[in-house]
Amino acid sequence: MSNNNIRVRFAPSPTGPLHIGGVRTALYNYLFARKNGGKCILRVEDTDQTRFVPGAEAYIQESFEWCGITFDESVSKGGPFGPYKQSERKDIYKQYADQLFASGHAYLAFDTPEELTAVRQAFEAEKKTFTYNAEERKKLRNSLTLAESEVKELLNNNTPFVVRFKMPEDETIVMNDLIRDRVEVSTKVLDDKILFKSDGMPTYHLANVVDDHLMEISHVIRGEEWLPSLPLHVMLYKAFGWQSPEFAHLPLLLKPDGNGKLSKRDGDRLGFPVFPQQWTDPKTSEVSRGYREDGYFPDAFINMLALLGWNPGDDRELFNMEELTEAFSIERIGKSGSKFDLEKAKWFNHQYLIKRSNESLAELLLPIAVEKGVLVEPEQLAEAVGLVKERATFVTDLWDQLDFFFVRPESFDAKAVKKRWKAASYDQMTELKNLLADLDDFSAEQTESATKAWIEEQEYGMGAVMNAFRLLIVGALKGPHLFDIIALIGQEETLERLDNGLHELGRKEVQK
RNA sequence: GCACCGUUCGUCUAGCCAGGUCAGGACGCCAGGUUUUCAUCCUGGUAACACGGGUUCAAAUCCCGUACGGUGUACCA
Repeated sequence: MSNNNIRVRFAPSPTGPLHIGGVRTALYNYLFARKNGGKCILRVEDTDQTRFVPGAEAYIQESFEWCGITFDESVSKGGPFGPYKQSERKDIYKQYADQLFASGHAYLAFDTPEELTAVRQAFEAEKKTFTYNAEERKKLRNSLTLAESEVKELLNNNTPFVVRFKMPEDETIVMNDLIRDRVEVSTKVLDDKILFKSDGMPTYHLANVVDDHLMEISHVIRGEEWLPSLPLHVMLYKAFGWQSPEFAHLPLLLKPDGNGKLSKRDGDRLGFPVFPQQWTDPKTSEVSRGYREDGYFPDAFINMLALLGWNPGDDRELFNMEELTEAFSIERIGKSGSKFDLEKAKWFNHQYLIKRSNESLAELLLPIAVEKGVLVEPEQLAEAVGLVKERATFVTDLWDQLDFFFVRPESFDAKAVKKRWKAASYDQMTELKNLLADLDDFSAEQTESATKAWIEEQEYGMGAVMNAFRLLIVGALKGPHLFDIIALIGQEETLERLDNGLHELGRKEVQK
């Protein structure tokens, strides 16, 4: 399906690292655009000069690259509707603020922040809440209350001012949300929001409406925290005489324990990442962990995130980006917030780890082996990976599952020794060593049949022999099929480990 | 405070719009089975319609109210 009229955007503010809620919003935008053959735009909303954080923009871009979310138009990529950074569009907003003032939909306000704070405090003292609305604007210093000559003079003196939206006094605004359907609100409870700040920059409200219109955005898919300002945005479209886009307000991602919006602190507190990748605060040098550094695969991360608030309507749970694109629809996004579940996230990663080829996993594992100072052949490593990958969640646990393939046991698990190293073990293992030494074919099939035949012939206990054998080879009672292990480490190494172990554990005295 | 949004197993959720299912699946947890060990795997189990009214032969589903939670209420986004 192709629809060139579908255009969506993700519009982060570069005030810090993008958290997973933002990534999910971007993902839904991306999936919706791809599904419908539309375009997905990345726009940087940096109209708040006081909250600029160095590195945040680069972080956002890098995170999306890691996740596999791409944009058709962006700051780095450019596009026919640029610039894509709001600080570079400053002059555009001024022009539209003027237009609104000229048409009577907005007015100039000269109240200083200090004056407003004072008014707010006065209201608070009387247990009332101040809102700059139709009633209160009559008592404040703005172009509606001041004489035209006064306004002119203030402007000539370069007195700072803001542009406020003149909210109609009593009107019912009817809005439609793709997720929540019809939403209604009265302008009585709304206030005259600032559209243009005294520093010459627009606020989010003006900038986002102007840009969405100019960039021909057809669907605004954003977080639920924007729902309360939807009436203002709808009124702005109306004031400009523009057709408003469709809106979809996504439910929030919640803390795993208790309630509330997921925040940076929760990750530190509960021990899971809130960010796609690691972030170092440039001011405090505080480091926040990321999914990438924690060992998650980007496709597992995306899969997990996609299912947090959306479902395909059937029992499928494993989706790559193509499959997600195919299955995605706004109709199947839920209405209520979802809590992040660490266990489920791990399960997803486990699924993706199993799916990955032994060779590619070995490649990821190689640096860890090097770090541990262990020399391994990539082919051998891949083979070992194949034997143990079902038991791992992350590439790093993979090493713990197979280190014994490459490192001869230096110690023997005390509990296991106590339980499995019996009086007869020393002699049995010596016999087994001689038996294995004589074999020409050291394949798993051969060693297994020879060993089992010998056990049967000698009438030894299968459990007793195999556990003692495993103890000497692995150093503990763990790991995959023992004959697969010795086939991989080879005859020479097997015999040496047996020798070593026999020497280490020695003959156990018969207990009295 | 006010406004708006929401509420199905511990968690993610299906079912709700077009009332009739033992309220389904997944993660987790528990038990059993397989196995030379650990893990995997297989089988089974545990566990939910926030509450109260109403409409109806019949309500998780429609209506009203209550409670609880969330978001917003900045010259932040």
